Amino acid sequence: MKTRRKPELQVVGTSPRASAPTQRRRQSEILDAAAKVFAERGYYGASTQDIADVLGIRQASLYYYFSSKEIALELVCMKGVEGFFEAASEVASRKISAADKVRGLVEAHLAPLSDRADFVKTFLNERQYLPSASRKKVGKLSRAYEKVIEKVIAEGVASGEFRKTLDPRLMTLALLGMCKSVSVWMGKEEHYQVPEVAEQYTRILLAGIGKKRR
Amino acid sequence: MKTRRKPELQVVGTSPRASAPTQRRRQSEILDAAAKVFAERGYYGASTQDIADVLGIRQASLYYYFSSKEIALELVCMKGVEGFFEAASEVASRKISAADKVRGLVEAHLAPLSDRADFVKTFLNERQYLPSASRKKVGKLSRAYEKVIEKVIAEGVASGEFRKTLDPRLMTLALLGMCKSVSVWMGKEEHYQVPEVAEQYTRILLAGIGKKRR
DNA sequence: GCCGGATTCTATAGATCAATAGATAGATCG
DNA sequence: CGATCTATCTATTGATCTATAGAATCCGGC
Repeated sequence: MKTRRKPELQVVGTSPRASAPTQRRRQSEILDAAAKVFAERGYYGASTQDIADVLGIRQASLYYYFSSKEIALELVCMKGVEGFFEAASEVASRKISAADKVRGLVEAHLAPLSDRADFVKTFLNERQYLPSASRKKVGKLSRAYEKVIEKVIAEGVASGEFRKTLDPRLMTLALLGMCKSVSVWMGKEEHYQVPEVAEQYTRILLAGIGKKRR
Repeated sequence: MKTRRKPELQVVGTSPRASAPTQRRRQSEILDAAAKVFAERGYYGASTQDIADVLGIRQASLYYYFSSKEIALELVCMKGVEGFFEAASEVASRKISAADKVRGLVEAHLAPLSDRADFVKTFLNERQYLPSASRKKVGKLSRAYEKVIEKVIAEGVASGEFRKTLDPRLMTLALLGMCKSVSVWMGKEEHYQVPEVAEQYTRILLAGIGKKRR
């Protein structure tokens, strides 16, 4: 509970210290390790020692890169959630049918699982442990994202493209639930690739599994 | 800043020296408290002190009822998973259409959320922290349960009742994902009741959200 | 009215963990 | 060479948590 000291005066002179690119690369390696460990064992299940072990450095050395475990979680979660809202908004703004928008939303949701699965997983499962301020921040982003999806579905219902007997909110929750669970089993059920899952999940959502209707 | 004084007691049930029925009732109160705390804060996020606080007793007193925190988790998880396999098997054995079986499976999956949500939630989210022996045990139960669902769907596909273009395993994962996520938001999204959710989720699964096909 | 088991308590040991302080090796550059 | 900066190390503190030991309390039945 001490105020942290900072090297306040940084010279704006000619030589930018050392190698800024190397520095940033190392920072992101540290974050990758944190994300991996948080995703695997959960925030409280993971110790800073575990993170250090992944990197092959000492536990205390981590604190050169972040000032607390909570901050590390916040950084990981932010990287896990960022992009979702923007990607969904972009899809929603296209001039296409509601069904095609749903397809795009599912694809956009699953795409990050290919290259930042640990960050997304940590965001999904561990954000509850964020300190209140940042929890509210990611909560806001997350809710905005859900609203984009809900709006697409509501508009599909309003236009008659989707069935009116279904509650848009529940459909949104169903879509999110399906997609969220992918992050759990993806990587264990080896043979599935993201595009294939997106395709089939979209079909289930739009047409169900039943063969015929009416 | 050491000693915790505990003045006022909002005690759940004080009746020492009790006959077997009372004893078992107290045991189940203890487990309820553990389930509640595990579900809310996660296994490692929850301390035995938190559980004791819910009950209005001292942390050490818990150890009269279970010998370790891990054992408590195991008991909670077992109670959270038990019944799923049996209920699903019963549904699968009925002489009804595959579509009606799916309806029954969804209903059977969501039903426990009404009366033992904390146990189910803990099973779903915290079972990864079980010691290896019991983790394997619940894992086995859980996989058997999934197989029942997968078989129902596969038979529906084989009989032509469901669409052949969809992978039964992926459909099973979609169903489970949808249902699992219900345990997360149920209780926050106040206005939804279990039967209503089961009904709408079943409809989405069987017929999708799109209005017409072919 | 008191005995004995059931239940809860106090107190604390022992382990783990996040975080701090300060030292040191290595690189870069004048 | 020597100054400086970066990145890591060693060592340790203080907090927190699980679990144990043993004392105190409660209560039904004799």
